[in-house]
Amino acid sequence: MRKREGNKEKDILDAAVKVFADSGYHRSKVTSIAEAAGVATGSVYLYYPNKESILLKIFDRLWTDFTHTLQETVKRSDYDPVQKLDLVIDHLFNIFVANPALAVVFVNEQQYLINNKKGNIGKHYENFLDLAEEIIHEGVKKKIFNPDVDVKLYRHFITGGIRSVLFYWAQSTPSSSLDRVRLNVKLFLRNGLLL
Amino acid sequence: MRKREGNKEKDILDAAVKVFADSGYHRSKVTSIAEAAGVATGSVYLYYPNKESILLKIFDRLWTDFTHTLQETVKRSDYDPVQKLDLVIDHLFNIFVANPALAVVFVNEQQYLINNKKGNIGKHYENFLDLAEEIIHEGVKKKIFNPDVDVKLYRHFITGGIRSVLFYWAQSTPSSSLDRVRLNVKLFLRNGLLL
Amino acid sequence: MRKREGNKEKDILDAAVKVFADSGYHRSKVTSIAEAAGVATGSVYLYYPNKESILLKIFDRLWTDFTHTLQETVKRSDYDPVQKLDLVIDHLFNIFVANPALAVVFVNEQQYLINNKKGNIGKHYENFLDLAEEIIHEGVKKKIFNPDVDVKLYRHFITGGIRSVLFYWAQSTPSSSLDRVRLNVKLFLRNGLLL
Amino acid sequence: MRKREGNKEKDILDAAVKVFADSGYHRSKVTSIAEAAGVATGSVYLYYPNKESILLKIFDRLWTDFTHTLQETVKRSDYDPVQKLDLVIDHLFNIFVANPALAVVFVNEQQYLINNKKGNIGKHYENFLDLAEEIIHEGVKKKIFNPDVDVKLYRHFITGGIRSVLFYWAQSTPSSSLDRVRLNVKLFLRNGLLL
DNA sequence: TATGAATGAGTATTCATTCAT
DNA sequence: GATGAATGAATACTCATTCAT
Repeated sequence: MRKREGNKEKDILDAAVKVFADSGYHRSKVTSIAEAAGVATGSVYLYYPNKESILLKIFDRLWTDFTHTLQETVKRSDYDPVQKLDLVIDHLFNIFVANPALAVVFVNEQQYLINNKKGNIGKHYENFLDLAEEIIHEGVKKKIFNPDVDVKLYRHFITGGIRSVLFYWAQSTPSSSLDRVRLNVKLFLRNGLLL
Repeated sequence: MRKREGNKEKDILDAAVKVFADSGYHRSKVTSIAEAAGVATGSVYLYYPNKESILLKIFDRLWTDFTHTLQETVKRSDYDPVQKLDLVIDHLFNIFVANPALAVVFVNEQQYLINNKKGNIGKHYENFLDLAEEIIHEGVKKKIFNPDVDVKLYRHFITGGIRSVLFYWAQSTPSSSLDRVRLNVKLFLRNGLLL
Repeated sequence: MRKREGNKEKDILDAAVKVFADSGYHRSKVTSIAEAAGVATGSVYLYYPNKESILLKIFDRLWTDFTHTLQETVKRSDYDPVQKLDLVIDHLFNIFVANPALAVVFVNEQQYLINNKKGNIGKHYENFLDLAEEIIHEGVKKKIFNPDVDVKLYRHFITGGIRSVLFYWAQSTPSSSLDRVRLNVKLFLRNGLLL
Repeated sequence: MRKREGNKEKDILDAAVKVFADSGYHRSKVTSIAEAAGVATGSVYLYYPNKESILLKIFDRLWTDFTHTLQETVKRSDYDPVQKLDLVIDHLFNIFVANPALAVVFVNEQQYLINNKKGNIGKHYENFLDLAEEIIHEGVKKKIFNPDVDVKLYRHFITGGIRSVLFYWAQSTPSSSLDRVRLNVKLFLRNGLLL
């Protein structure tokens, strides 16, 4: 699709993130999104076939980006597994620092999309988790990580935990330091609660 | 007069858990719940003032139970903090083992209720987190847990992580061993990924 | 129907007058009537086949009474037509003085029943108007009343006017003197506005 | 864009008058109004926020018009009070001659709106009555009208009487001469029944 | 007779999507 | 491409009536 002047497609996407963050996907009206984007209601349908496809696009971009970064990270031979995990977490947090509303949408709507097998978000998510798994496997192989862990469970635990603290952070007013959050997550992943 | 046959209030609640788990709260129709409960549509409104109150009741019961158990656990002087965390986790998992659909509803709808400050679920959740915090504080004080952790962040991380693995387990078919999940959670909480 | 102890049939009717006066027929619930009457919901249906029949019974009694009085009045040879009209008006007002809620129901619901040809209220009303017509005819014949009047129109005008002032009186708080209302009506019927 | 074809707002209002006249406000379905107006159900809500607002709009227009005419009439110094009353009555009747269904709605639903203090119909009505009162006061002052009348009562009596004869006329089939009705009303207002 | 829990048909309103301009 | 008025399917909730006890 040729980019139009002013890039309405992106305007609509950005507006949708804000509206979804405020009201939640189900309670958001297409008309509100159009209004927030400064376009007519009908114009939304020139760029997206339906309301759901807007949400899907948001997640598609996000996961594509996450996965790309993770792929690059996995490959690196100059980092040990602990540093790799740090790098991934840094990337996730950087995205959400730049766009807190995106963090809210991510936390609130991800489950819905996966449950209902919408688009290929589930696929994206699986890819991401598989890549994350590689790092953990590497750590186990290199005797840095505990070999008793069930890697599939851990990757779920970690992403769920991150989603939860992100939400906590995104909702807190005024937004407290995300760096503090980031540091604690890294610390916990490595050491758990114990000294 | 017509005596209450069986326990319609409970029948409706149980049916709602199943219907909500299958379709999600927003896509569930009151008529479907009534049908699943084997009662007429109008009968639902004899026991619950509206659709949302059914969801609220589900969470109210759940959190009341969780909080009660946690309170009992916190008090115990014969257990160290690690054992206390184990006990709480055991209780959560036992509930969900007995009713996997409840786990699905819990994972999917909790955020919606808290975001929109529905009922006193947010309050319940805060209470629960505060109690969990006490155990962590105790652990830090007794030099069992790492004093550098931000307790508020950790309690969110942990509950988010647990929600996520529960969901993973509840969706897997046939339901794999929840004991494996439970064990790994306990392990991870203590040690993180490192050896 | 054999009268039961406590006379539930009448209790229900009296309660219905109050409830209808407060909320209007359409917004009144059968359950509210039962509650106001101190009986169970189902008991209402032992005495009346449905909600509408309660309203019909109220009007049936009222019009039967009105018509009976009017019949007696028309017959009297010791009164001239002006005195006869006074007598009828006195009777109407006496009923409503004794039960202001009845006046409100009468004013508000009469039209609905006639429009929809419910029961034989229309018939009752016609009977009443026909009898009233007789008095007017008598007055015209005796050269007391204006022969140019269209009697059918006048009887409607008069009953509509009376309904309106009754409503005005019933709604006014504290209920002002109904005697004042009564006097003015009589005065106006005879003389109109002119001196 | 899709231009507003014709005048849907007015089409809906006109259709509503017909539907309300036929079935009464409470028994009228929004879908029936839409169908009668030749628009989709949803389109009704583009022009009116809810069903009641349609009824309110009908009365608002009517009373605004009545009050405007009455204001003009009260001012005129070239008419005596009797002529002024005639003028007002003429106006009312002209409106309803042009739209008999409107007369039916007016008669049937006015009370409901006033009882329940919907919109500002009560206010409109009070304004109208106050203006009418001025004419009567003028007549009393000029010794044309009887000074013994209670003006507030009379204005209610008159409007109630008119409503009643209008209803009688609107229901009669085929609609008989409204001029006959009009003439009798004027006659009665002045002279009452007496010669 | 009396009860009141149970029933289920009926309806106002919303909002994603379309399409005439 | 752009618009926004128009569409109509979908659904929570009410309440007169029934009927098992």
